[in-house]
Amino acid sequence: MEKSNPGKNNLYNFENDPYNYVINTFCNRWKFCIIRGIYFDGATRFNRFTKQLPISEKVLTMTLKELETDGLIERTVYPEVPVRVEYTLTDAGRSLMPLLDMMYDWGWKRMKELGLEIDPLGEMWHGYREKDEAFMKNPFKK
Amino acid sequence: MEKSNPGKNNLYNFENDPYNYVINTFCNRWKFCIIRGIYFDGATRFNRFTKQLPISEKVLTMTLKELETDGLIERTVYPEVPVRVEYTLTDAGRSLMPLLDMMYDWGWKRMKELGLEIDPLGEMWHGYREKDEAFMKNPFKK
DNA sequence: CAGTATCCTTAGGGATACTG
DNA sequence: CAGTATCCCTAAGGATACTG
Repeated sequence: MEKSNPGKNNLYNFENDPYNYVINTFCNRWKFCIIRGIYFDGATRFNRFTKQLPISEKVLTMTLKELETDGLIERTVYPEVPVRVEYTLTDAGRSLMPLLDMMYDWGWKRMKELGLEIDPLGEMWHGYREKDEAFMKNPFKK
Repeated sequence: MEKSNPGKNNLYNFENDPYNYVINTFCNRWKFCIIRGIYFDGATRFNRFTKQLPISEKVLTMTLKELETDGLIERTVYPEVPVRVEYTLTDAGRSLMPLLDMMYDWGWKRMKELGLEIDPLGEMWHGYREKDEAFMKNPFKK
């Protein structure tokens, strides 16, 4: 999404509105899922994201960097061979979870109202379906 | 934001995830502010949006149409001269307010932590600052 | 007043090949 | 494994002029 570039043409200044901050730092195609994924894993590695989400490596790299810059996740390098890199949530990142859960709930109920199909893995994560631990630990094919 | 076009390359299907639904229908540069605006006004007219927000007429029209299509707002035409058109929230639209408030709160606290300047009108709307009704009714110059 | 119509820019995202 | 590098496309958003 384009960064805000509002002219200051009125008394209300959109650029300093928390809604604008939330949208810029947090509302994007992948961040919700990335943060939820780390939350449920505890720590997540690069390749797990690429398998879990239909996201390209370039976009994943960019998104993780943005989340790190904004202080929502932390990147830790373990100098093993081959190298291991883990992403974890910061306190600020964890503080998003109630909000994320509420968003999920709103979306879930709205999709139900509209008769839309809902993915079962998300339902397990959010308590709308009985958990299948094995499936949740490896929710992808390759 | 681009609509989702994920390949179904794993067991988790991003397209059917409520997060994806929420992002597609709701997370965009203007929708938060538009919905909040209508909520606090009760009913809002086209020109009030254009004065309140640094949004172009084209984008406003598009955004309002999307919100209407997704069942979050309602458009009512009063055949006066000149014509009056009012936008109000549907029940589904109103059901977003707790979520919006929570987003605002998260953003507000985070901006405070980071020492960022916060717009006072939003603070009045969300109870972080004493309300100035006159200002809230006409929060723009022209 | 409440929009259309036109033209334009740019950021977000994607595919794929390659690398320390 | 965990990314870079390169090239590409689209859609979101913007500016401005015009209209029933």
